[in-house]
Amino acid sequence: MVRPLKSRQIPNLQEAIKAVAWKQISETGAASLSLRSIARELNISAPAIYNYFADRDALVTSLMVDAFAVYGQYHNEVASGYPGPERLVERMFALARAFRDWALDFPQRYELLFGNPIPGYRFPEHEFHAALHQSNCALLQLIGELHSVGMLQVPDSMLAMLPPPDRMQDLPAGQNPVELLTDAVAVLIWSRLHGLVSLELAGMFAGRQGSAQALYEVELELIVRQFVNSNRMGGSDVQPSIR
Amino acid sequence: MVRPLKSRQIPNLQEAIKAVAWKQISETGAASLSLRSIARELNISAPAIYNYFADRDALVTSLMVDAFAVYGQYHNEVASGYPGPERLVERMFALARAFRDWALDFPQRYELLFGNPIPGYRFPEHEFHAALHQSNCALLQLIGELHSVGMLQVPDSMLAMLPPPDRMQDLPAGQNPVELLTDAVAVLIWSRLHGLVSLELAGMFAGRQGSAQALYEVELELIVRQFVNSNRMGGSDVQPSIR
DNA sequence: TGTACATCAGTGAACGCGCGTTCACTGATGTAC
DNA sequence: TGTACATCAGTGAACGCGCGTTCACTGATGTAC
Repeated sequence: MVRPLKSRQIPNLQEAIKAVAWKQISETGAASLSLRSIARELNISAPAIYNYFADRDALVTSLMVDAFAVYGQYHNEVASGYPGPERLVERMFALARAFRDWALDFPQRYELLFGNPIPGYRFPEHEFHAALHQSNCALLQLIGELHSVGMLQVPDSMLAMLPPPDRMQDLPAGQNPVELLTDAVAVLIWSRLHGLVSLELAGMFAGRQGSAQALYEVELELIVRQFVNSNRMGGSDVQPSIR
Repeated sequence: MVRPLKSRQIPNLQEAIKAVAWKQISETGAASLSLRSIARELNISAPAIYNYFADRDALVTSLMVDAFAVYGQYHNEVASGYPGPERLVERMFALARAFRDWALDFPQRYELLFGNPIPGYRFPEHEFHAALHQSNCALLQLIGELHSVGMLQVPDSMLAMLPPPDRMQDLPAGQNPVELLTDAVAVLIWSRLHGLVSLELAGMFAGRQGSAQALYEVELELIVRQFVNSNRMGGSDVQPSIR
């Protein structure tokens, strides 16, 4: 059911605006995104954009919501290549490598989602939770599965994050202790991946060529060693293959 | 030996410019730093700044060089509170907590040094190595000392980062295998701290109140467990005190 | 000691730029009678 | 079928803003004779 176009309406202008916005973000970074430069590239006037987005921030928000969705879907697709409980460690490696690959392929997008590159812009609060969950969904799922097959090794020190037994009802609504712990493990792993990747993107490993990837592989191996108890699965002992 | 002031010269204007620049960075972020707003706040004209800095980028570079020095010195001072080989684990905890404290106290400075908040600006290549080394000096020193007392546990997988024995001469000039490995451990630890801190600064833990600090403490404990072999020191078993 | 000159940190005006946003408009298309 | 009107996506001009940077200048101070 396609609605007929109005008078001089340009077909799919809303999508064209977003496409050009992404192009410019990729080329020169999210900081230099501007309505006027988008309009220039589209050969339309800048005010025309206001027919589709309330203001610049609304455009940015729309881009970010899309990006979170694409990002999450990409991770889900990667994860779906390693189904079942006997390939969980493989899936972990694949997800983590996909994480770095995506960041290196789309550094400006990565910055847009997880950095704060646009001065004066803030992603709206009420979109935030959903977006964040979407972006971490595959990893959360994986950790959850590891736990349910008994392969998740929760560090002792993490138990201190739980309320004392007599105050267990203080947990946020709808959360149980297991979720809180699997969540925490997922976030910790995420922060390790993000730490290496964001330093790499910031150019902090410039000079030592090649060491970024090698370090990343080391970290992956350490993560698995620290959080995964592979005995339960009959010692499948998946080797971390360095690509 | 103080040089006499020239005609209408304002005393210490160079330092005053930097001080106001830092004030504005703290208040509104490095992205909104501008020569004109600095001049406004100092009640001077904008071109006066050009007597002290060649252009805006030169000012930013000068600020960053100072900040790296202050940052490094702060870490060295923290480290110096835990001298000697019998307090290395304590020192590790203190340094790591100081790392997070500094970032939370001066988020905009942290972003300036380790993020990339100023569109179109790049820290000059030839300053970079020295600055980076300064900022990681205390941690590198600590890891080196851990190694020399036999407490450093280098993960097996990290040995793959070394050239094969018959090509050991391929190492960068002035580096030996031990340095390469202690360096790698230091960078890995740094990236873990940075990962948690930068996600926290980006607001990714908003909502789950208090969990940022708790997670950080968990991570510290895991880092020590993974890289420090405390047997050698007679099992001093320093407890990670949550402050 | 007095005069002519040099120095140079800070000034004020200006250049040219790009930005987000507003506003009255126009003109092709659709609709009602 | 023809005419009058409504719709509304896109236009062009304008507003007001802040920015980095340049340039000729000014005027208090220091210096040489």
